[in-house]
Amino acid sequence: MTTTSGRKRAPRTSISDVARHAGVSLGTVSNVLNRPERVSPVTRDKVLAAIEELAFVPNGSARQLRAGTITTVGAVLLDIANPFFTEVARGIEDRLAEDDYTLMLASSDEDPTREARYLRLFEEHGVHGMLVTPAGPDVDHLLALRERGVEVVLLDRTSPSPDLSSVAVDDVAGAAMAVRHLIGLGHRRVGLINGPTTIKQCVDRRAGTVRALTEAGLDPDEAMIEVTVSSLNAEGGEAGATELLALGEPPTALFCVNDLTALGAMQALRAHGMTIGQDMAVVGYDDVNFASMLMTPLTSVRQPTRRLGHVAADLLLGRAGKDVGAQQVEFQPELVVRASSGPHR
Amino acid sequence: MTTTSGRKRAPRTSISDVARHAGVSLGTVSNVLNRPERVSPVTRDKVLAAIEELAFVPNGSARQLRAGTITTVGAVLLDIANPFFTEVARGIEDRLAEDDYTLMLASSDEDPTREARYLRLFEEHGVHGMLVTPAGPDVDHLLALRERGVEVVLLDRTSPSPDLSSVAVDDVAGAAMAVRHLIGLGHRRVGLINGPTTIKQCVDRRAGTVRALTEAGLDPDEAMIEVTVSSLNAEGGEAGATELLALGEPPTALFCVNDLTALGAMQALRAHGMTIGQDMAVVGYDDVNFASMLMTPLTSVRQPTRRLGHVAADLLLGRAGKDVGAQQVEFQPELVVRASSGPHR
DNA sequence: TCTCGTCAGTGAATCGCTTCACAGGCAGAA
DNA sequence: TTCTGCCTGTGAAGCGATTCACTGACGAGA
Repeated sequence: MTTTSGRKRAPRTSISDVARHAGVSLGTVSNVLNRPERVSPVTRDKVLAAIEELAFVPNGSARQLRAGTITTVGAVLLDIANPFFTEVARGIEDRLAEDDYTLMLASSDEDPTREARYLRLFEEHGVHGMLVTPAGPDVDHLLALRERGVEVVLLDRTSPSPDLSSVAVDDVAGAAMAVRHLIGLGHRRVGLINGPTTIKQCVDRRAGTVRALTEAGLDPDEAMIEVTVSSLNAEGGEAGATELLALGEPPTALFCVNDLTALGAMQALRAHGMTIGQDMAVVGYDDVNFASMLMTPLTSVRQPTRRLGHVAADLLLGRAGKDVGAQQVEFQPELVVRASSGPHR
Repeated sequence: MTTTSGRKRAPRTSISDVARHAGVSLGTVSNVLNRPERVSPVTRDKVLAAIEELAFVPNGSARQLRAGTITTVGAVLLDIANPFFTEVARGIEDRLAEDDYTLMLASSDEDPTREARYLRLFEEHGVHGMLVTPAGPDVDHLLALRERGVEVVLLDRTSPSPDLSSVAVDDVAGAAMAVRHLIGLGHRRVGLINGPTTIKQCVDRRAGTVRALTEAGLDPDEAMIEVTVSSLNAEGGEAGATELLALGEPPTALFCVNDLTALGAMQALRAHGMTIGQDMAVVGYDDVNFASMLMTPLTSVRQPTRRLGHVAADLLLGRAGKDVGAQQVEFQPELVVRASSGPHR
């Protein structure tokens, strides 16, 4: 415990301390930092030595205030604990790294208030742009953000506005695929464990479910038994499945809004002594990496997660400066059938 | 496409625009923002209306430059895709939210260079403090950071220095527990799928393995067959297990450095036609939420993840300003036995 | 009536950096 | 020798906020 210095107020060393230490002017230090080629080698080394010696770290706020720009991108995702989103984040980081940008992550936990908080935090920090999976149905605040000069790309959500770029997967198609599969197995009553309608993915996956049922000549009002859970994770799934099982005539198959929910649902089914795939078919969404390794391997809708993030970051970076119009990219999902979805008995 | 304004250069509205618009002085706007009670209700409303109308968002860089401080905390974790760390992040956020702080997340992917980059990024942005799970064995750079006035708490890693606070779980004890369990089942040759020795957790879990074996009168050089994988995830585990199976005399049990690795290892074992728990016992580490739901439920070492994050954030916030010395907190892990670890045949 | 304290509101100084117009020195050309 | 132009390096201006010493106005007490 030699130096407990700077506990109360850190007297951060500034560029002028370095200048004094190196015996040069303030502007020269800045030049060494930003355009080293303009400084003679001798002076440059002197300055670098001083920087080293004083352990100088430039003040990002000051730099940014003056220079205006910054190489940081913010991402506000629905749930950082969901492997789907962490995989997307990977894709984003990979692309950003190519251009030497860095990613700051935040999780809205499906709460619009939290989302707004992070959006504002990032904006105040002057990030170069943001990738957002909106927690609410509305994107007006994001359009406003763009208007204020912050580049925004919607992530895992098709843009409702032509002014906003987006990268998404066709959720209606994905859900329809899943439910068609269940119908093909003979199921006529499908339980849908869904999230709140404020989340677009939930709305779309419901729409896909309805579409598949209707196509098959079934009446969604009868064939689809929907429960809404408040959070799209294992706890939610468990609660949802329990609710469905308590029904007089429970469904014979479950379509869950995502794999985490399916995980919880399966837990509940087992707790009720049911065998998954036999007593109840279960289909998830996202095809997270452990889906194939579960007690009963989970049938799920696979999305090109990594690419999703990669392309989103690409759009964000690509539009910078250039006067390119907004673009909407949409990927197609793919159904991966495994043991959790067995035929109706 | 009405206003494509500000694509090249966003003319951000500033506090003086607001002042002009509201017909007050610059300082008054600032007062409305920071000490509203000092402003008369009439003026306050006028200013707030102007802020609303201009969609004014204060420039965080400028504010921070002047005010010096900020309510953001950065966390640099080893791997954001690991449920263990996302759960820890949750704990951190929960605690930070209590004091209205916000968390910015970054993943070093076990790469010290990336870690350094994020550390610097956060420092330049003047975060209040940082929570770090170091990717390398060294913490000198973190001590230096503290010296420069940035509060640092080590996460999931016991501090080697009395000057640095830390929150960790006793990894040696955890690993010893796991291996003792395997020995108790009759296993005499244990495969250790471990990460690089630059990561402290890996070193400790190895030490715990050695300790348990030695205690049981076994020679670690014979009883422990170690393979080192480069990344602590499913891919790594798969590679590690494949390597062990290629051995002339493979081990009869596998202790994996974490659950993700175990997941991959189990995949490899199955690919080789083995039945987990019977042909090969497997034990993981972290007890991630899906461990109990796997094809063969995974025996694992449970850590108080959420609390880890919570306490770490608490230490960070708690020390702020106050001249409290550094604290090292250490939790004890717990073994959760499931089907993946069967007796030696 | 005069003084004093209080309350609102003002605006200059300041944070640390980048940028830019400019100065000095030096070499080559005229 | 003088001029020109390049190369280094200088230091003031300014980014947008906060802060603080200060001004005016107003009411109360003397």
